[in-house]
Amino acid sequence: MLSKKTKYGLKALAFLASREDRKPVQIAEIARHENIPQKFLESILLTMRKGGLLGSKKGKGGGYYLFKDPEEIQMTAVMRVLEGPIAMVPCVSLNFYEKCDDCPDENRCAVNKLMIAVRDSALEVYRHTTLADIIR
Amino acid sequence: MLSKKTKYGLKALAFLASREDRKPVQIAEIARHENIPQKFLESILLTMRKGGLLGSKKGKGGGYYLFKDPEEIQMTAVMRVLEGPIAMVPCVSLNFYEKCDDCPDENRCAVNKLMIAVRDSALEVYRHTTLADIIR
DNA sequence: GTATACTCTATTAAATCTATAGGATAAATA
DNA sequence: TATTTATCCTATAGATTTAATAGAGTATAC
Repeated sequence: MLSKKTKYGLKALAFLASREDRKPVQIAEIARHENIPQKFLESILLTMRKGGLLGSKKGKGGGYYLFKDPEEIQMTAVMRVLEGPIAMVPCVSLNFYEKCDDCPDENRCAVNKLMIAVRDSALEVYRHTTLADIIR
Repeated sequence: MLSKKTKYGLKALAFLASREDRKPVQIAEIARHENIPQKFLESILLTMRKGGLLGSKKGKGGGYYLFKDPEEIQMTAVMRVLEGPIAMVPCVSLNFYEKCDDCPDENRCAVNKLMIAVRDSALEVYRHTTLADIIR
């Protein structure tokens, strides 16, 4: 299940991308427009900034803005920053690999086999979808 | 993230499928062989039986057995029984549809668009993968 | 009729997710 | 330089979900 964090984060990105200019937008405005609890959104935007998806500016006239053009923001990056690993089990994760402690041999593991296929199909979608694609 | 319930359930199915005959196998044997807490596995097997994936037999010589041949058991069915909806958000679920309360218009929702694509790619994998495919 | 093995309900412990509070910091500007 | 504005950061509370266990009930084989 997609977390609310990711859902809200995607909506915030889409909102920023849909705006004409790239001037900073305040948290309050995004929250209001997208029906997101402001304080929660605050922490989400922060992780996206730290994850390299957004830039920010403090003080009057400040806010958050897209670092790159929507066409250049892949869903792979967005999902990794917001939701974490794309793989459904750590033992098939490309960026967050971890061995299962209950499984003696990955190569003979049925779960492993299936989850590699699922991971690859999800990656295929995320890699070919940019922020620009989902706002139209 | 894949729940342990689903992971254990898949392993149990794979174990049953890998056996020569289709005689009932006891919970204790599956639990031992696959490193699964027995009581937990008990409840998982029960839901799989209720979900039409397994048959069971009580009393001496009893246990669980596959209802159909591994080639005929689609991952779509398995995942729905164990993990629930394949969609990551209820508003794009085929079998468990629910409207989002924070979203005024699905057709213009960026999350909706992306998650439909992800759902379809996962379905593509699950539909073309059977229990027989993942045990080899 | 007794041992066997699944069935069912209830409960607990741990982990994760969602949300909020409040003060710290940086920038603009008057 | 004082004030206002808006992000930054840490901590924490509450709710929900997941993982696991306990124990009594029920059907079957022999």
